Amino acid sequence: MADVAERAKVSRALVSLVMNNSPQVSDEKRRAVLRAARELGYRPNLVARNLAQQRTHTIGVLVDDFRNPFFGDVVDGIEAEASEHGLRVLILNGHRDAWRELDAIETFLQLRVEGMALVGARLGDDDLARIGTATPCVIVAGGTVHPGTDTVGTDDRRGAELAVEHLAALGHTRIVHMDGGSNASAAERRAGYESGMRAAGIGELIDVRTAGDDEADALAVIDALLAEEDTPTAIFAFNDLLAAGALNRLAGAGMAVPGDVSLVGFDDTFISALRHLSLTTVNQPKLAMGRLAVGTLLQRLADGSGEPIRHMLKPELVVRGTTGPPSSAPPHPGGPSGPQRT
Amino acid sequence: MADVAERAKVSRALVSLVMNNSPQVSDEKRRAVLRAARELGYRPNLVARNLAQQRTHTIGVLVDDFRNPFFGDVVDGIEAEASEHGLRVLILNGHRDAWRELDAIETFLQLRVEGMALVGARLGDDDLARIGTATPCVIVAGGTVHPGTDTVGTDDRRGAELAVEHLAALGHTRIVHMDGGSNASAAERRAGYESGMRAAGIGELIDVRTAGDDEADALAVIDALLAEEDTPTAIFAFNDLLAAGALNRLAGAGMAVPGDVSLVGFDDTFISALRHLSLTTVNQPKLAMGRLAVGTLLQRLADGSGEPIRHMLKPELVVRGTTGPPSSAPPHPGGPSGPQRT
DNA sequence: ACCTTGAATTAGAGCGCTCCAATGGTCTAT
DNA sequence: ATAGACCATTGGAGCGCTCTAATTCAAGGT
Repeated sequence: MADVAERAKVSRALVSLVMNNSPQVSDEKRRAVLRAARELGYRPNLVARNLAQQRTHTIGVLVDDFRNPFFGDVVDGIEAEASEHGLRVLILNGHRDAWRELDAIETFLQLRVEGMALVGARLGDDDLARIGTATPCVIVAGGTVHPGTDTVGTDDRRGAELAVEHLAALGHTRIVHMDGGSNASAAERRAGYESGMRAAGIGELIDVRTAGDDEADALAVIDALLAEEDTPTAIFAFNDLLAAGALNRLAGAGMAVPGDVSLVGFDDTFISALRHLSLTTVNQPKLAMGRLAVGTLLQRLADGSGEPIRHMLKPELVVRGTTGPPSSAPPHPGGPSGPQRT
Repeated sequence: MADVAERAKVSRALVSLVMNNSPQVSDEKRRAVLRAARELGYRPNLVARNLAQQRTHTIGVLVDDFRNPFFGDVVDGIEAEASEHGLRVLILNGHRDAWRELDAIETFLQLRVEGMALVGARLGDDDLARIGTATPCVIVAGGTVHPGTDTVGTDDRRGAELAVEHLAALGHTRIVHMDGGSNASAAERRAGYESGMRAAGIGELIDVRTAGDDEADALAVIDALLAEEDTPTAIFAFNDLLAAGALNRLAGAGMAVPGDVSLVGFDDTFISALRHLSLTTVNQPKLAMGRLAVGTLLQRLADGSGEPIRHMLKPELVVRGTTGPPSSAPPHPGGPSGPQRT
């Protein structure tokens, strides 16, 4: 920078002004500086600028799992909104592991990001509270509401209820839930499953199996389920990936879907739309969640304190080809016989 | 940091030594410093450290498209290798657009990353050459070999040949290639398709349709193909996503796969393994490519100059359920009649 | 001629850390 | 004792930028 200043015969400060295209600079000097910069191949050092400015214009995004397309969509939304507000986005991978997530967050903090979006993070409330005091922080798709923290999410409980309602309306009663294990949203969706079952008058048939959130997590659960004598007629999986894994295994075992078993996923990732899967699922407004996350961060940055901000978006059932009436009981033409919702 | 030093009754320099856990520090002082740091909630400022050290210990990873699971796997490999070598990984999204990629690279450069891995980047050789002089840079899955630049990739041409050989061996002759458009690997795979066709003695049937690399890109091409009178009996798609899109559309049009049309993808992403897709495809060693990318960067960092490093990995055909003999011509039991390879 | 105003420019003090060279100790060998 | 070696510790310059306050200069007002 000093070199540029010298070559353009101005002060270092003026170079700085030009580089930040301040309106206070005369056209003549501006051109001189820009030319000198070009000739010298000068490129401003963001590290130094960040230090001097005490600002990084950067937000950190912690993604629970790169391989899950759900997160890709959310991140797209985050990036779009962030870039519209002149913020850089730093992405780190949590690898579905609380310990590694904590590590990533520590990195963000040391890097002095101005805010963090934790997408699907699986952290305890105590950790979150501690982090929140250091830097604005929004939990995205984080399941339960965390005390004192801003959150953006889908109404997971309602989403799960939608899934169960749909299955019950088709005439299913023996509906198993493959649950999300340690995933952040697992508890809410499980609760929704349970309340949905009870609302449908089949609360005594509640049956939750611990699975996970990846394709592979489904395999053992399906195997176990098929080995039992009272095989369920419907499965509500924690997410699309898990449902896809279930589909894999069911097909491998010669079970027809939805002929023998109906299957519902969650997230409405592009996977579920592949016609050969054609997975009935519950949509989350992924892009909107991403944008809203940045919006929330911005608001918190501007405001400072104030009540926790909570955005709870509406899930939507997307009926595709993996759900149908159970084989043993033909569909009720006039709709379900029992009560459908609370 | 000054506060910590004061509280621990040592100099700022000593705090620095402790924070970098230098062995030169007595246990007594070390403990004192650590305690003071804890009590004050001190967290080293990486921005300042990076500036002072003139090093960032960071490599930039430019990903062409977050939604394509292929890249997720490569990034996993990069992260694994990088963290083993104490490097931080910064990820930016190219959004399948050369202009945005250039922008991301500029950001990396200003952030003073120590190296860059461009995964699937669609940049011209001139751009690459210019960037390469600024910072070590490796092209991953970048298709053709770029002069003077380190590259890690799969032998795309051979991969495409494998696909064509497989189809030809099944008895197909009317094999269409849905090409990758502006994607970096498109040209090589197209070339492999063409040489494969010629080697199979059906060079005159070469038929390339411009498509792209995303699911949606397949739709129009399939529609056009189905509208023609001489519908192909086999399609070799640029990648799995495209193949999945094609599968969607074919099924929608009532075409059986592989009954009416055989379909081959590329990349062997997890999508292709979903049993309901069960896509025949060409595997790229994605994780290995990621690790090798970092290895290459490290080597370049250590060495400085020297010949361009090129890693060309072997593709592998993965036969699944979307390929079979053409309906019009039963399979040749003894294998293909014509020549199969050069 | 003098003061005011305002715009364009600059000097220089940081930002929070690292690292070199220098300091003061202690320990060993003579 | 004394020099030398060796260790833990420290002062302070410097990393490349920003930003405040100060300075310069020209134009306009009285």
